[in-house]
Amino acid sequence: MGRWEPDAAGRLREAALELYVAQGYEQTTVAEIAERAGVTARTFFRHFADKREVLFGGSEELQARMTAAVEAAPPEAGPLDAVAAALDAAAGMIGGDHQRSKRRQAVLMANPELRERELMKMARLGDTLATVLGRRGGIDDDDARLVAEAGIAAFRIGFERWVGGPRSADLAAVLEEAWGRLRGLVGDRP
Amino acid sequence: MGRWEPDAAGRLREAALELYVAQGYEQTTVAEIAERAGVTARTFFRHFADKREVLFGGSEELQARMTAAVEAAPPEAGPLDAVAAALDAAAGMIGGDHQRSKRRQAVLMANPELRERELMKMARLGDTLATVLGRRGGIDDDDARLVAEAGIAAFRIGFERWVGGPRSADLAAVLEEAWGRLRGLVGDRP
DNA sequence: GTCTATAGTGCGATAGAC
DNA sequence: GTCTATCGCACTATAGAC
Repeated sequence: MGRWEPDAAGRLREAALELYVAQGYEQTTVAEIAERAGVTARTFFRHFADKREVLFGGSEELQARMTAAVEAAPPEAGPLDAVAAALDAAAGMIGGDHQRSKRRQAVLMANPELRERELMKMARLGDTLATVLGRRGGIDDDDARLVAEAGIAAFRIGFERWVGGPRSADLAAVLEEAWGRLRGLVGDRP
Repeated sequence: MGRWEPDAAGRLREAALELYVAQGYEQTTVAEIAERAGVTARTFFRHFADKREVLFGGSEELQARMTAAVEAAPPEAGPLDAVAAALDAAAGMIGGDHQRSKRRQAVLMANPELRERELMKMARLGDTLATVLGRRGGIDDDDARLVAEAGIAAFRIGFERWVGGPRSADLAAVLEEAWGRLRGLVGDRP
């Protein structure tokens, strides 16, 4: 065993979510979070760039899984199917813990600063998705961005719907439905 | 003439953009901006909630114009046409000063904090658009959100394209093209 | 208009792991 | 010896309270 308890970042994440839920994001100081996790405030900032970032742990992995799903889609599949695969991959990663998603979402929605950060993550996700869509070929860069952003919109709206719904709902199904609806609503039908 | 120069907010906006362009957003302190505008830092915070907000002056008016355009669309027009009208209204408001848009965009893109705030404004715009689309009737609330978010995506991508393009380009035309492309790309065509 | 709490940074010191 | 995670302190700027 080392000199310190392992996984300081994980403990900080846990402590932060609990405190944010219990007493609100703004009312919680970094010093409190650090104390609850058994470290100092300085250590908090070694792990997280700022007070918000502690709530966005899995976002790189989410991005990696979604882009991997796009890259794994068969070459003959169109961009729309590739996006569907990415949404399915996302559901596989975050659809398992409804309870935690719900608590995190409640904190997020209560705080403009946190919503801003969330939107930033989504924007980054959209950019990355557009890049990999473009790399598959058969679509120009601006078009890839449009498709990717539409996919992210479906993700966002579907996710919010799922979080607000019953625990038993299946995120993958909700996202698939949102994506299908968006396509039906927005598409030109000659 | 009054005791103070009029339009402190306007002077603060000008001073901030100039300083942010010249020396960067992070390197500029609120005290500097205030000094250049001939007021104190305290006055800055009376006009703007924080250091970022000073760059987002016209956003309420943009929102108002876009929602007005949706509401002014003929009742028989579908949601897609209503969104097109909103994009056209937006272009009418911000498409006139390419130079300023370009400078502002450069500052925005260079700073994650500012991008976050911009995304927040866009999200608010999307929510509002969805609300008025829903109020027109004939579309359920989740569907209205999907259409509105798709419209915002077209706005964002089109605007960025316009800002990066030649001064002579017409924003209204660029936005219309982006919206048309999105509809062609994403739509289910049976 | 001043006073203060808090966020966030820079840097040197420390104590174990390898 | 080197590397890594942490502490501790001094410091600035934002933002809000009084």
